[in-house]
Order: sequence, then structure tokens, then C-alpha cells
Amino acid sequence: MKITKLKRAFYDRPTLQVAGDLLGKLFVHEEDGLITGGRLAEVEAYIGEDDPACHASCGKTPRNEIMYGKPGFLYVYFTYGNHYLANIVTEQEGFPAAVLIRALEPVLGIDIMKKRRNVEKLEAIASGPGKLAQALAITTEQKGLDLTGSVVYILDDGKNAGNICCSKRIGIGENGGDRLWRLYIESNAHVSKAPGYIKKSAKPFREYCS
DNA sequence: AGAATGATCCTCT
DNA sequence: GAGGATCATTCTC
Repeated sequence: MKITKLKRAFYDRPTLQVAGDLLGKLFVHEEDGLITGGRLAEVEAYIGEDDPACHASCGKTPRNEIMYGKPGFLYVYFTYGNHYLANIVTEQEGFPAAVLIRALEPVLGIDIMKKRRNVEKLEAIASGPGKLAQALAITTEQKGLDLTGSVVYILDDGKNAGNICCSKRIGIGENGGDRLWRLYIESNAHVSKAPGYIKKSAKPFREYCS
């Protein structure tokens, strides 16, 4: 089985397409010889200034300017006093869009991640965007890193992601409208727990695309 | 199962 | 000076 690192061209496509293709890929952070990472199970798309939930909806600022840059870079954001969130910039330079990494199934450096998170259960390591960033030691220090480089990157090992579902996004109130831009792998134990009104909006991704 | 609450800090007005 | 793409814990039904 051949393992390849995703190249710039992968990210330089419509964000929903990139988000769907990211599921099942291996997200990896390599630091001080410590390798941690896992298989992506849940992501959310934030697309353009017209998306009221997107950080770019109020125009370009020093904080979000990286979303306007080239695709395939890491955008890290800090929120709620406690948590970092990792995003992947998509689409061509000049168009602000990103994919929020919400959850993954631990694969590499599991013991290191358990220690960082202070938990034992696999499902507790990265079943949410804040947890994931903590497990992989992603902070604003990693903001702006090139995902085609050798510190933070994404691998394709050819495995199939399984059935992909989509729903409304979490934690953005009614701003998201009818956009079902939260994508996740169906019946995967590492997907974060969604409130009832989110679950009700869930559909197969294929159906939503058509 | 669902709602409420604090932790606590970076970014823009 | 306000608010936020969250989490774990602590409640109530």
C-alpha cells in the first residue's frame, strides 16, 4: 500500500470537495521527534465572506488574513479562554475559506496523546476540535505552517473513509442557515457528540450534493 | 438526555 | 471592553 503526502493541488479546490476528501486521511504533527496524529473523522467547512459563520465574514483582518492566502496552510485560532482550533486553508489565493478539523481517530503516538489529554479512553482523545488541538499539541505557534512541509501534514494511505454524512455546523447559532457543512464519517466512535437539533439536520453527503 | 456554568485569553471595536 | 467555530462538570427533569 502506497502512502502519499497531500500536495498543494489537493487543497486548491472547492472547499466542500476538499472537506469530503479529507475524511479518512491521516492528520500528523511532528515535533521534537514526537509524532502524533490520526484518521480524520469530522470536519466543518467555512467558505467565503458570504458565509456569516466564517471568520472572514467581516472582511480581512490581521487575525484571519491567512485564510485569504494560498491553500494548504494551517490556520489556528484560540477561543473561549481554553481552546485552540485547527483549520486548513482551501481554495485559490484571495478567496477566504477553510476546513475546521473537529475530530479524529487516534493512530500515531497514542500514548503521547493520552498523556497530553490526561485520559485513557481512545474516544476521549480527539472527539472535538479543542481536544484534538490539545492532543496534537497544536497552538498559535503552529499558525501559518505549510501543510506540504514536514511538521504538520496530511497523509493518504489509500483507505476508504466509509459513508459520509453531513449536518448543520456546531456552535454557530442560526448563522449557518441551511448549509449542511459539517461532514463526518457515519457511526464513527470518534465523532464529537452533537446536540439534538444538529442531529435532526443530518443527511447523507451524497444526497446533499445532488 | 439536556441545560447551565465557569475556565480564562486572544482578537478586534 | 466584549465576545467567541469549546470542554468538563454539575445540576435538573
